[in-house]
Amino acid sequence: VHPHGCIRPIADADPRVTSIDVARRAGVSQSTVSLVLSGKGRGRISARTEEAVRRAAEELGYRPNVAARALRTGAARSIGLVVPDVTNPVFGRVLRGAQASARDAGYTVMLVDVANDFSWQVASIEALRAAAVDGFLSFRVAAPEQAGAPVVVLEGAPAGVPSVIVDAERGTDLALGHLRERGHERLGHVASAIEAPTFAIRAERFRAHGGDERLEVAAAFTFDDAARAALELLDRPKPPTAIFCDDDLLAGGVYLAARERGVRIPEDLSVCGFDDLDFARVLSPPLTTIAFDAEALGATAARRLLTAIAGEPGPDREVVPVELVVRGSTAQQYG
Amino acid sequence: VHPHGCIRPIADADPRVTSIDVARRAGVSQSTVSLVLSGKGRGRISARTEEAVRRAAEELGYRPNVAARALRTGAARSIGLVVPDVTNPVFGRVLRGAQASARDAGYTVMLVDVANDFSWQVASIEALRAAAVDGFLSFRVAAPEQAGAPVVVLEGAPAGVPSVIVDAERGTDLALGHLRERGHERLGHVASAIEAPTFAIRAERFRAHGGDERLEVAAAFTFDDAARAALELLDRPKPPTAIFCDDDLLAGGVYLAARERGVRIPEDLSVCGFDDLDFARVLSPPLTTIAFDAEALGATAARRLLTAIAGEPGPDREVVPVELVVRGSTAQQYG
DNA sequence: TTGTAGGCGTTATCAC
DNA sequence: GTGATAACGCCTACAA
Repeated sequence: VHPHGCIRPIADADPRVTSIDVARRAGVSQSTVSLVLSGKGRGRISARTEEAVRRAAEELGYRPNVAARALRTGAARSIGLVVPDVTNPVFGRVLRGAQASARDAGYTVMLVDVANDFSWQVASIEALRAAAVDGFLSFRVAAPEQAGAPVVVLEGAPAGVPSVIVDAERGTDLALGHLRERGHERLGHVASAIEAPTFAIRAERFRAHGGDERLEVAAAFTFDDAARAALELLDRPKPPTAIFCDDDLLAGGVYLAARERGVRIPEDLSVCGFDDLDFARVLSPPLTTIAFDAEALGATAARRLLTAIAGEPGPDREVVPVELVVRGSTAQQYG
Repeated sequence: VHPHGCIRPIADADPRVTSIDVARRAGVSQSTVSLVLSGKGRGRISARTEEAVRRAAEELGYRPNVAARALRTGAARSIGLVVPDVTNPVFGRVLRGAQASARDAGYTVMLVDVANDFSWQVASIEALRAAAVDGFLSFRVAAPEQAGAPVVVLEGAPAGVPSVIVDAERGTDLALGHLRERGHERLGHVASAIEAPTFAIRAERFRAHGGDERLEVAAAFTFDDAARAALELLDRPKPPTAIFCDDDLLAGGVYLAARERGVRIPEDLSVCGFDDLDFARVLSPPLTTIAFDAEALGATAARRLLTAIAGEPGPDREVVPVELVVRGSTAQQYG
């Protein structure tokens, strides 16, 4: 840090100072520089030499060349993250968490967005593989054999691959329990059209709570498609009095549909979402939803991946807890 | 592509096939392999040899080692993108656009999220520099000298650095013109607390349209802080009849504040946002806002950066057009 | 038309 | 304690 408090500018540093330059300046050999800076000289290098090397490196603004290091060590110190949709704030938070874990360990994150087109997913992993990442964080799909590198799967739990999931089972139970407590018996479900274990669990729990399969509709992760699906539900001869949605985005679609049909939330229809996206609080009425710590999901997964890259053992499966956040979109149902 | 239509699995490919392996199998020298696969053998390599090399590479599942290539060529074929906040859908879209451009050119994108803490920005660029990216896409701040690599600035226009901006001037003019047309004279402005050229322009236009400086308040990019700022405005002795917000997120805060004070939108207060985030349509009433193509912003910037990396000339400054989207949050003001 | 050789900047194994 | 030296895998003169 610069005396003035800002990051020390290294503008004057030659863009390509090598360890040889440092060695020359410190009056030692290049291998000594490597030894000192990698910390592997502990106890073998004299304090005076070490000091000289460090100062020379500092003065020259030396930065090790990652390509050379990667070539030599076979590790790029970067991990790949494949997200279904960067546009969804949840994944932004996941990325942020993963990034924090990775940075702490000196790793960088390469992000690939699949734009909800899962046929790209395998190709994307290929792209990252080509970029020589040391491991992958991947949503739902494992594609592990072809990765040829450690993988941690998020929101899915294929056998033999470590995974981190949010507790969708408990989340769904909380949501539906809440709805039933408030007297709702005709439950609807706007489900994700994307097939994934986490959504399968929600559908399963929905039925376990007495949800009628005929009141389940699937929608893509857009407001418009969710609205279309919700309209189907609202236009039934006996529409549901409460709707559980696999995501707040889908719940937003239900709001759109309700507005279109003049159905009042929560007086005529209760709505419960999942994920607690920021905008849920701004909806009118504010959306009741299931919250979890998306950054923790990313951070946990990244940490797990780093242990796998290090060849250390770790848990097969970690679970991020959920919480019910009751807001204004769920009301008591009478009669 | 596999006969069955899916991506050909390369599971059985040895994770580290080198060009030497390919050469051995094809019965040629390693340099011939390099020549063929880089396409620089055009016309110099016989068709038979070329065919043999390509088949051998295919059969072995050969993938060039990027670290070695980067070391040799001095270019990593990757660009760095520093975004203020991955959690904001706008930046997700920008990233998506940038990614698409980069991928088309065979580049990968390294993303760093600064979590709206701009003191990190320089450090982040450092991190990317360490990761040996060939160039940077950076929001607002240039930090160009220390980059030591080409930079394209988004949403800012420092001298001497190519930049891509959205047409904030026209956007603000459209928004305020619309408000004035509807009879509003007491205009409020919930401005971004983050200092940036794009926001300076909006403030300048606000005043040019007769906006009163005393009806300007600044807020961080969160619903809560925007709500706090909006309350300040609503609690004035003579509150504004219409509020222009530097972002839809801030507009969301105005909705919260209005709800808290029992102020009806648009009857008592008109609100206009900026950015056309997805959730703007779901608000009640749907938010009038300024829209632009965020993916185009990212794609344009990435393309410009790639030309800069290639050492080719390009425009100093490109502008992404904006559009007014009138929805239900702005109404006629009588009297 | 193809092969040989040198080196990109590191790390790591040895000698000294 | 420190310094030669040999890879890592690829690209590219230049030689054949």
